[in-house]
Amino acid sequence: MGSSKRDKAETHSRIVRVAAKRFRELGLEGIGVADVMREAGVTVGGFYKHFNSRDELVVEALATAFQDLDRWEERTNTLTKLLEQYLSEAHRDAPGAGCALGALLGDMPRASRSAKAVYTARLKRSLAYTTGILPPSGTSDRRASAILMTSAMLGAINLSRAVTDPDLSQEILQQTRDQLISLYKFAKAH
Amino acid sequence: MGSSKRDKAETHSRIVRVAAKRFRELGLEGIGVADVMREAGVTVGGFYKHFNSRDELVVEALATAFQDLDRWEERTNTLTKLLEQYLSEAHRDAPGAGCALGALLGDMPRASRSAKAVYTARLKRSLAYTTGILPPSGTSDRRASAILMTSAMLGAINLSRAVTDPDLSQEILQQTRDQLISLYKFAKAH
DNA sequence: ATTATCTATAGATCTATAGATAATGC
DNA sequence: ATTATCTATAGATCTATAGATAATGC
Repeated sequence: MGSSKRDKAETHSRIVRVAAKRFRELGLEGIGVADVMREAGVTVGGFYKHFNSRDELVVEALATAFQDLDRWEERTNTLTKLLEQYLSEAHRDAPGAGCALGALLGDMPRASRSAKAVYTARLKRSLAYTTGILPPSGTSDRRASAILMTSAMLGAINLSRAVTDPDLSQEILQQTRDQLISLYKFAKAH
Repeated sequence: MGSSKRDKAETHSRIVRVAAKRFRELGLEGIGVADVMREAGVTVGGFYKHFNSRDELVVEALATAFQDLDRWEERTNTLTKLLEQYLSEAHRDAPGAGCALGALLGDMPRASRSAKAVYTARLKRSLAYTTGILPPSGTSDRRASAILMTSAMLGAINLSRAVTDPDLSQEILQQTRDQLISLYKFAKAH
């Protein structure tokens, strides 16, 4: 007990990191503040010296999880790489370290207004990123293609995590990936 | 108190109907058994004379919600109608009466094994249905197209419910719908 | 006698708060 | 003196069970 202000900042950061991982794995209601605190190496009593409410942790954890997505988008500069990595079995099996837009998609319709606002802002950035990575097309504008592609990617990663049949799970990832690649790789040819 | 066996069957059906609606609106963890019972016009104490566990209610409610989807697919026989109805603001705003594959997508990765099995079986039927409604294509097989289309539809309806920005919500529905229609309407031309 | 439903509650959560403890930092 | 963290707990859930009540159905 009795820690410095620097220690508090480090504790705070550890709490948010644990939450950013566990919320993606278990959902926004899937873990309580006591368990998050314990995993961060502290006890539950200190929680409200760090956050005014549980929802404040949710919002900070979302922002942190989206920073992982920032870094991933920075390193991923072609359409093929984007799709092969996003719609992979490795990504499917590691939601805690993966895309928070995908992992928390189904939680957002029922999330707090503040959490939805953070999600919405980050989705807009990803739509702009995806628009930029698409090749120019003669028939349909890239913004519309980015929306279709984002819907399909988020839908497919969730479906691949939802089904009990491993063959179907793999088929969903592979076919969505292959269809999107062939669709936009030859976009000019349309 | 003191009701007939027929009354019990009707009570049972009412409980499952309430759950099928509320689970789609609020998520599988979004409402407790006491509130479901109260909405069905009975009290919580009788619950375990109807179900061995809460999860048994979840499984029955899923099956009932999927019957709504059966009926909808039976009445919907063209690709354009399918997409215009599914990716509409009316469907977005009425999850309790809408597609359970969409409403519960994000809950399934963390649901019980029995619930996931019911979801998986119904998804397979919808993939077969969607495959059948697609026009023949020269370049890619219809099964693969059905997977992409289903991923995009489920992703888009969830995104449209997730965002706080009404314009973006509407844009996601409209662009996903228009892109999919133009993609498969002219599939033969590829 | 059996049973469908009721009231009441045990026991296990979970969020939030109160007050103690042991450091930091003026 | 202030504060970061601790132990302990209040109060509000939620699932599941116990036992009472008032009908049904042999």
